[in-house]
Amino acid sequence: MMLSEGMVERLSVYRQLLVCLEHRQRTDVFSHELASLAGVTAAQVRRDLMTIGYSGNPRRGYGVAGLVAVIGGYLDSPGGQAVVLVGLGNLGRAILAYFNERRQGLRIVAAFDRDPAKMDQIVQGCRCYPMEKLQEVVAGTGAQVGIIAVPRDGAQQVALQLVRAGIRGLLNLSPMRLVMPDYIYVEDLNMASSLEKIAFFSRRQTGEKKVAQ
Amino acid sequence: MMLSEGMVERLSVYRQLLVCLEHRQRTDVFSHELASLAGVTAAQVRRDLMTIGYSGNPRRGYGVAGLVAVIGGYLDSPGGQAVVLVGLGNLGRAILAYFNERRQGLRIVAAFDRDPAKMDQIVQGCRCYPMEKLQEVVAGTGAQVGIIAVPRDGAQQVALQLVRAGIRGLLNLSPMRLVMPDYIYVEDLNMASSLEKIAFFSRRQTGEKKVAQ
DNA sequence: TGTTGTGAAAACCTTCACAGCG
DNA sequence: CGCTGTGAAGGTTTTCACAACA
Repeated sequence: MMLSEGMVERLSVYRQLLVCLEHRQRTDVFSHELASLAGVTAAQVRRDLMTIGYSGNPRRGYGVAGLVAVIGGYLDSPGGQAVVLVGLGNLGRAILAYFNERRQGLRIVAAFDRDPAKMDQIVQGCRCYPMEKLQEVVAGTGAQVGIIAVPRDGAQQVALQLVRAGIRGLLNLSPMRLVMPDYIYVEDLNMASSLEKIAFFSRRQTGEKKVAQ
Repeated sequence: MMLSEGMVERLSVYRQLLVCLEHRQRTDVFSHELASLAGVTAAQVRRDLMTIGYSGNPRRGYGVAGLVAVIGGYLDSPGGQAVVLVGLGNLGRAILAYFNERRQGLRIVAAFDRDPAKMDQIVQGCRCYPMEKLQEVVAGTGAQVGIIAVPRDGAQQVALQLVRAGIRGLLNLSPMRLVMPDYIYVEDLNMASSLEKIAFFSRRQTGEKKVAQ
C-alpha cells in the first residue's frame, strides 16, 4: 500500500506519543486523546488507523503496544537504516546530540566535514571523516539517507556527492534549494520559510489548529 | 484574503529564489523557470501569482523586482517583526548564525538561556538574557514570534512562559509536541519525523517530486 | 453510554487545457 | 510561436454523521 506524505508524518508523531504513553504505563488510548496530543481531529486518527488496518475496541480504545508495533511495521526498514551527516558545525552537532540515543531504526553512522581539525574525532559517539572519504564510507555503511548541514554555498555540491555515493533520500537543512534528479527524495527544512509562515499566521488572529512537522 | 499554509510556504520560497535572480541581474522570469527552481509545476506558479494578483506578460514573463515587492506586501509585517530565541546550545547558535544578516523583516532581537555563564554575552550580534528576564524583555521588544531551541524536557514550560509574555507564534525545534491554546500558531520542526519520512519514501523507489519545506 | 469503523459529503488543492495576447 | 490567465476537471484529504457494538 502507498501512504501519503501527510500520513507518514502523522504516524511518526503518533508513535512518538505512544512510546511516551507506554513509559507511563498506559496500555490503551482513545482516538480523541491521541488526537489532542497530536494536534489533529479524532476522526483523522481513526481514519489513519483504519488505513493501516489497526482495530480498537469501543470500550477501551486502541492498544498502545500493538499500535506501536503496527506503525513500526510500516515505517521501519526491517534491518534498520543507516544515515550519514555532512557538516559538523553548530547545526551538525545539534543533530548528532538529538539522535544520540534515538530509536535503533535510524542511526547516524558517520559524519563528514572539510575542517581537517575535526578529522577522526568522535563527536557524540560518531566518527568524523574528511570529505574525500565520503564515497568510500557511504558505500561501506550502505547508508541510503543523508543529512546536509553545511552552509548554503556548499549544499548543492555536497548533495551531488552524496547522490553519486548512492544516497537516495536527503534532509536538507541549508537555506539553498537543491536541484536533484527526481528519483531522489528531498525534504527541505528551511527555517526562513518556517519563520515567515509563523510570522504570517500569528499576525492574523486565526484560531488555527496545527499538525506536526 | 486568506492564503493557505502551502501557499505562504511557496511564496516564501519564490521570494528567496527571486532575490537570488535579482542579484544575478535577471529582470524577468517565466513561470516554468521559477517552477523548476522551486520544485513545483508551472501551472502551480501561475495559479499562485494569479491568487496574489500579480500579472506577467506572455513575451517576457513576470517582473522579478515587482514580484518580490508584491510577495513582501503579503508576507511582511509593515514595521518588521521581532523574534526571540530561547536556548543557546548548538541549535540555538546555529539559528542565530543562520539569521545573522537575514532580511530586515524578521529580526532575532533577544536570546534567553538558563546557563548563568552565558548571561549578557553577545552571540552573533544578539544579547543573551537570563530566563527570569523573559517576561520583561519580550514585552519591551514587542516580539510576537518565539523560537524554542531547548531540550525536550524544558520545551512545554518555556512555551507557556512565552505565551504568557505575549508571544503569538512558535517555532518548536524540540522533539516534544507542545500543548497550547489554539490561538497560538505552532510550527513543529521535528527532525525525527522528517528523517523517518525520508527513510520511508527513499526506500520505496518513488519517482517523487518534492515541494519546498 | 461513549467509542469505534466507515460510507458519503465536503473542502481543498493541483493539474489540464485552451483562449487570448505580445 | 510560446507564454500567461483561468474556468473546469480531477484528485486528494478531511470531516461528517451514524450504524454497530462493548
